[in-house]
Parts: sequence; C-alpha cells; structure tokens
Amino acid sequence: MTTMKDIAKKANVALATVSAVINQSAYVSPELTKRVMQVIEELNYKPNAVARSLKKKSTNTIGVIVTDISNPYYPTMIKGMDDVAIHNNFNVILCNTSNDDKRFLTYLNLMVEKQVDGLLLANISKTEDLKEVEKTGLKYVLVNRKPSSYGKNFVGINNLLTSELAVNHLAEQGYKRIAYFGGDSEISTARERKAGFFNGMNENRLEVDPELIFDGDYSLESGYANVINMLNQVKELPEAICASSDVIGFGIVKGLRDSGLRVPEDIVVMGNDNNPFSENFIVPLSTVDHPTYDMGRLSMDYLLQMVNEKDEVANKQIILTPSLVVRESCGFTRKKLEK
Amino acid sequence: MTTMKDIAKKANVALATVSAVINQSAYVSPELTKRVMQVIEELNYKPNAVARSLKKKSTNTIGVIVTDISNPYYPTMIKGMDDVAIHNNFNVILCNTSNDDKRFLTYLNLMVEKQVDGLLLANISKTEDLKEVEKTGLKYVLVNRKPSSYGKNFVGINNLLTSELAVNHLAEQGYKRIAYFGGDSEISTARERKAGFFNGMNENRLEVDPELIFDGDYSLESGYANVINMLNQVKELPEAICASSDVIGFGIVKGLRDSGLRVPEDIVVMGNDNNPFSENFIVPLSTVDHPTYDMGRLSMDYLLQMVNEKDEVANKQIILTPSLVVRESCGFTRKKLEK
DNA sequence: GTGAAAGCGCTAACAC
DNA sequence: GTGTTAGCGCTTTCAC
Repeated sequence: MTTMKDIAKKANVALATVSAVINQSAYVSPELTKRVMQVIEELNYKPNAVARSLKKKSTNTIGVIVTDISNPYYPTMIKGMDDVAIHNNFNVILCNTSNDDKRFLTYLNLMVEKQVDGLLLANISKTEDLKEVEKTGLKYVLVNRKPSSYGKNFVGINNLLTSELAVNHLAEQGYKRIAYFGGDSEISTARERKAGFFNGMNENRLEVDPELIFDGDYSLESGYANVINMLNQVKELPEAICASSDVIGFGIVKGLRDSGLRVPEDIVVMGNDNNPFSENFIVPLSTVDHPTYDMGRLSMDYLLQMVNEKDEVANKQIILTPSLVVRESCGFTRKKLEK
Repeated sequence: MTTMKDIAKKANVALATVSAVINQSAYVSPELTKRVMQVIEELNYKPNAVARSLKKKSTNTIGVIVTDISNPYYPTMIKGMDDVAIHNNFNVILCNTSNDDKRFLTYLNLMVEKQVDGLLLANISKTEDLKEVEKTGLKYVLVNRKPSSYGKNFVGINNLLTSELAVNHLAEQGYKRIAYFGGDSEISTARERKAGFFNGMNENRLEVDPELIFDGDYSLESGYANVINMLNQVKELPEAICASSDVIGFGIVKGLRDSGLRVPEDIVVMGNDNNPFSENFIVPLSTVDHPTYDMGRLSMDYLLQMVNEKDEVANKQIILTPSLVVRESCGFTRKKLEK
C-alpha cells in the first residue's frame, strides 16, 4: 500500500508538504506542488480516509436508517439523501431495520462504533426509540415520522393537509358519506392523516359515521380485509373511501372489485402518498402527492449543516406541502362527463 | 470521548487486558473480565471502529453500487445484501450512480479511500468500467450485469431462459407471430434476453419477422413509443408481444390501449422481471419472475467469503433460475375459458 | 515555506 | 495471565 510517506520520499519533500498539497491547507510553492502531484499520479496514491478520520475525528459518513427499503416510499427519499451527500463528499451507510427493534439497536450501535458524523432516521415513532438515539450523542434529524410532541430536528410533510386535500376534493364533488381506512396508529404519519380526515370532514360540515372508520396498517392486505369487514358490518355503504396510503387504496379497490363493486362507478376511492405505481393501477388512483425526493434532499442538507457548524444550528422543523393528484378512482372524470 | 485507556484506568487493569476482554482474543480471569465489563457498562463505552480499522486494515464495510435505487428491481436486491451483511457484522455503503459515469468514478474513488473490504457492483456492462474496478485492487463481485465474455465473480440470473420461458408459454397457447421489444443493447441483460427470444422462437420452430424486433431501453416510454412505431410501420400486426422488462410491458399495454387495441383480447403481452407492481397493473401482467432478493443475498455471501478467506476463493458464477408467472395479459385465462 | 515529531484509539507482539 | 510498547496512516503544531 502506498502511503504519504512513500510520496514524500519519492518526491523528495517532507511529509507535511505532501499533506499540505493534498489538503491545500498551507501554501506550497508551485514547483513543489507539481512535483508532489506527479508522484501521487505515478504511484496512483489515494489518501487513507480511515487514518484521516481517526485524526480528524470525523468520517464524512452519515447513517441512514429506514424500516423497509423495498417500500417504494423510501428509495426516492434515499436517492435525495445520497445526491446531496455525494455532492458534499459524504457517504451514506444504509440500514434497513425490517421493522425489527433489536436490529434497530444493533444498527445504532454500529453507527456509533463506526463514528458516523450524523444520523438520518426515518423510523422513529416512539419516544422510547428516540431515547436510544439521544443516548448515542450523535447529531440526527428525524425524517417523515416522529414521536408525538417532538419539537426539533425534523423534516416531513404536512400529513394533516394530505387528508384534508383528499376530503376537500371529495366534498367538492358532492360526496357526503365518506369512510376512512387508516394505518397503524403507532406510526405518527398514520395518526396525523387520520386527524386530518376528521378536520377535513369538519371543515366541510360533513358528518363522520364512526362505523366507517377503520384502523389497520400500511398494507394492501389491510385495505382488502377492511373492505370485507365493512361489507359485512355496515348497513349503508359509503359513497367514497379515503385511504391513508396508496397501498391501502390498492387493497380497497381490489376488495371492492372482488366483491362485485365498481370503482369509481359504485364507490369512489382516494389514496394518499402517490406511489409511483398508482398511475398505472387497475384503476388509476387519485391521490395526494408527497415530495419524498425533497424530503431526502432537505433532511440531508439540514443534517450536514448541523455537522459542519461548530455552534448549534437552531432547531427547526421543515414541513413540506402535499398536492392533490386527480386520476380516475375518485370519479372526477366521470362526473365531468356527465355534466 | 471514552477510550480503552479510560476503561483500563478505572478498572485498574492494563490496556491489553481490556482489549482481550472486548475481543475475547486471550484468556482473562473471570473476576477481571467482570470488572472490565462493569466499567465498560458504566461509562457506556463503545470501541472506536475507525481506530480498529486502521490497525487491522479492514473496515467491515462493503460498497454497493447500483445505477438507480428508485428502479424497483434494486431495493429487494439491496435488502438481501444488507440482511446478510448485518448478520456478519458488516455495513453497506450505498452508491447510486444515477447512470452517470463520472459519478461512478467518484464513488469508486471514495470506496478506495474509505478502505471498504469489497465491492458489490450491479452497474457494470462495459469492459471499460470493469477496468476501472480492477484498477482499485479491491475484491468485488458483479451482480446482475456483466461485460460480454466475462468469466468470474458473478451472481445473476439466466436471462436467456427468461425469454425462452416467455416464448414457450406463448407458443404453447398457439401464438405464432410474436414481436420482441428489447432494452438498451449496451446492457448485458438486454442482450441476453433478446438472444433468449431468438432461441425460444427457434426451439418452437417459429419464424421471427425482423420487422417485429424493436430496440429501446428499460423504460415505460420506450415500450409506448415502440408500440406507436409498430402500429405505423407494420402491415400485419403480431398476435403477441414479448417485452424485455415489465416496465416496457407497461408501456406496451398503455400504448396498445390508447390506440384502441385490447390486451389480451386483441394482442397478448408478456413482461420480464416480475415488477412488484405487475400484479396490480391495469391488466395484471404475465411475466417471468427474477429472484432479486436471492441475488442480493448470494452476492453478499460470495463477496464476504472472498473477503474472509485469506487464500483465493475459486472464481465462480452463480446463475439463478427464473420462473414463469401467468396472470392475465398473456390471455391464458381467456383461452382456458373458451375451451 | 519547509521539516521533525507528537498523537488520534486501537491491536498484537513481547517481556514479565 | 498480565502489562508495556510500537505503530497503523494521517494531521498539525512548532521550530527552523
């Protein structure tokens, strides 16, 4: 392995000179600079970042923790993170917890041992998990999810608004009896979206029938199962269903169709999050778009700022704005045509 | 920051004893072990992996390079990699080239400087790129793609067979006039799948009409555009279309429908790769499944083996087997019902 | 402007 | 079995 020492010897300069050339940390005469650069080139020398990290006490790497990378919500987010990381000469260590608490702790530990400069966490909903993060003493930013009444270092989306947008759109079209199919209430985004649904109904002076509120999780199966539940339990079916995620929406549409109900002709459905696939779903899903790439990009921006500034960066929360996406499942096009 | 020295002092033992306890690299009396462990616990000490790496000349991290993490082919693959990595106490540094050659080189350089123990590369199709990898001197395994006539360290799928399975299935149902919509011929998988199509046609004694062979890239737009091309140029339309990827298949189906043709009633289409969405596509796509999770898992297994064994692990190629997935777009269910 | 030397936190060889 | 010490490759004072 070629080291700085080899370069110094071959270029006939002192070690410190080589370091100065590489880091441009001090003036070195043009001639010497050139000589050193040439030898570096010649020996194909690459500085050893491990040694440098040990000395500088910073690794230029960020740990990113998500629950499930195969959930299409995350890849674009991670892309955003990696894009700004590489642009700042940082690397991303990826940690996929698979929703396993023990594995989460293992990763946290590893991140500490590997001396990452910061953590981007997209999996924190419980105060208990946050405590574990705090224990590490590492700088961090929470992304997308957060424990209730958490007030700092956060980049996410206005989840309240996502549901309100959906309800507003439905209300505008004259739908009154609207059902809500929620996600896992352990997860902050699910709680907020549900609250947003109630807000939206209120704003539009629409009555919420408790019979039409279902809890579940962010899965296709959950949407499907709750449709069956609804069909079995509810006397008067809703005109519309708000899903708390597109994947739940997929399950709803499938469940409805398998039960002989048409979407949007018989029941209308709205998703939430604009899954990249929704556009091409059996019936193109109307939904609310989440700027996940920006979430990734901005959270990494924020974290790197915290890492670079010596003095504390003021705590802040960056809340992005969702936007309505109208396709076919909400019956908008049909209504239009009827007019 | 707490260091081993602090532990040694507080536990009133020698530095080497602490090291021995942590690494279980030498016998330490039970009492001392306990005393040391207690102090470690007390001070919440975590070993500094950077210092250890510098000394041991190994970092327990693997660099993973893919072209585009938001392409659904990769997340499950990466999940497989990460699952076996963490199980072996390794971490994954994720590099997303976004198909940018310059960025690829930047990442390669960074991986060398960060002293990763090995590379998992899912983006290498050109000999030229492979050369850059070889230059680093790092151990590596290619995944999914490889340059032509490359004969070592590879984990992928039998792409020839993917197309053959598709053609066989079509032939069995009596389709004779079959079109092929290929991907970017710069990419090995696209070349192999195309070759597999010709093989399959041959085996089934079916004639290939050169007019029905289209090149493109692995995108929805490519499939869509080529359908329009076909409709404009070809006098006698095909009975069936083989796509070289599901996403191309999506574009084909959309193009056909937008042109007033029904799938599978008028033209039948087969995808290739079993995109997680295909099951829920406008018309559920018949396709060929690729074991991407296993590809990730086995490639990491292989690489770690290479990293751990001091003596060379014999070069080998692990070629996984695809399997047919019959849904609606290939008209199988319809044919069945007619009988 | 350039060179010598200390030390980041750890491992491992060696002496006790 | 336990303790001392050199050194991994680098950065950074501090003399010259």
